[in-house]
Amino acid sequence: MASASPGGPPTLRARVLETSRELLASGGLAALSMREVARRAGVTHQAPYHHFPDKESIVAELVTEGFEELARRMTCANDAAATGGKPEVLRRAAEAYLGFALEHPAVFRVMFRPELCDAARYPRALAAAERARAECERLVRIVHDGRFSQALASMHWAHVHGLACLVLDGPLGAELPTEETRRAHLMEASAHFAALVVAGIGAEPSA
Amino acid sequence: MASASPGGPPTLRARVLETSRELLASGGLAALSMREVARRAGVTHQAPYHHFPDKESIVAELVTEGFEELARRMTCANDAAATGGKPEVLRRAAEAYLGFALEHPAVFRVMFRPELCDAARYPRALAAAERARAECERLVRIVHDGRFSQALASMHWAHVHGLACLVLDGPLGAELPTEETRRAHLMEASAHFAALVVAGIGAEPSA
DNA sequence: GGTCCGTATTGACAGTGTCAAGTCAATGGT
DNA sequence: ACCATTGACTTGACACTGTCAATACGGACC
Repeated sequence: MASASPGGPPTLRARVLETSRELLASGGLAALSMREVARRAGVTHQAPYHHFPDKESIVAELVTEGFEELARRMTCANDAAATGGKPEVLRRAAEAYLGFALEHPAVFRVMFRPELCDAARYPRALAAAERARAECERLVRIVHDGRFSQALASMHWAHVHGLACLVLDGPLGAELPTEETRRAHLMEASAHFAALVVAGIGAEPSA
Repeated sequence: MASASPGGPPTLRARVLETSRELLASGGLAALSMREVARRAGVTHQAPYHHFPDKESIVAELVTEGFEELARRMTCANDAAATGGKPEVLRRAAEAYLGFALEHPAVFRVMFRPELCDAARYPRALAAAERARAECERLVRIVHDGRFSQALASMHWAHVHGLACLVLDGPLGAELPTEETRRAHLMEASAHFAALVVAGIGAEPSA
């Protein structure tokens, strides 16, 4: 653990991560290069290798942070909404997932690119992803009166994930330029979904 | 149009595209390199530049083909299902979208990566994407009794798109190794969605 | 025959990720 | 007090990438 130093001068490791975040956020993954990171950190091109074995490890660290933040938001949403009704649970969950995607688009993108960073090879990232998934399953049980199936969980996850992907990289992104309009549109689509789910469950409580 | 020659010896342009498809399908975008394509095509590293101005143009061509095939499948699905009931329409649409994603995962991935290939800069790709989108809107009107809103369309598109992304690059992919299990799981999740939508609409026909 | 043009080649350049040594300061043991 | 070790960092190199520039070839047309 050579990354301590809270208060002292920032470790090179911390600076590398910070610079990587900036590059990723500004120019996407293409802009995130080992040598550019070193350049901006004011060290030679090989220095970062003493803190990360390779480029993928840097990305993996950012991805891990991303999954942890996502899991945290989803946990908070479920906790806070547990007392409200089903629509409130669904609304808060969508807000958590979509809010994260909108606020950290670059990280969100990389989080689901196994060819760039195989999250399964990084235990912390995997653990955080599992936590997020567990929250999704918790939501399913709340909304579907205790019933659960993997397909049901996939349906809910796919809903928010699909919306996020479409607005970040799909046709929706082009015509919703500002973050406000994006958020509004996503929450509207999500509200439709929630309404249909709630009404649909009420319509056939036995099936 | 230097890509004619059906029957004659395949043009270098055609061979470049074919090799690119193979590389993309086998090793992902990282494996698709201008020089490797040229190598496999048996020409020097600069020859492909006489048929494509840069690497992105090759990817754009594959992406265009992808959107055209996707639009075609969605059109077929809507056409064939127009006589059936709403569940059948939804089932066929999901089968079209998810079938394409499962059968052409590498192309599907690149289709929604504006940083790698900005489809908006390629008119044919854009046109095909617009066609696919129009089919989505047609589906909405069929399923929702003539009503339409952009948010509703986003909801439907996000459903299938999210499922595809999750099974290709998300947690679902790891535990559903074969294409059969994937297809089954996706269609099950999609059936849940369709059932909720149909029941939800029936529950509140006035809202 | 001579010219033109499209196709392909050769060679170079800047940039990348990463391996292999080398430098240098701080640390810890004797 | 000396010396060995360790860690952080630098320097230099290698193979590879995408792409620009200049060159050769080969057929079509006047």
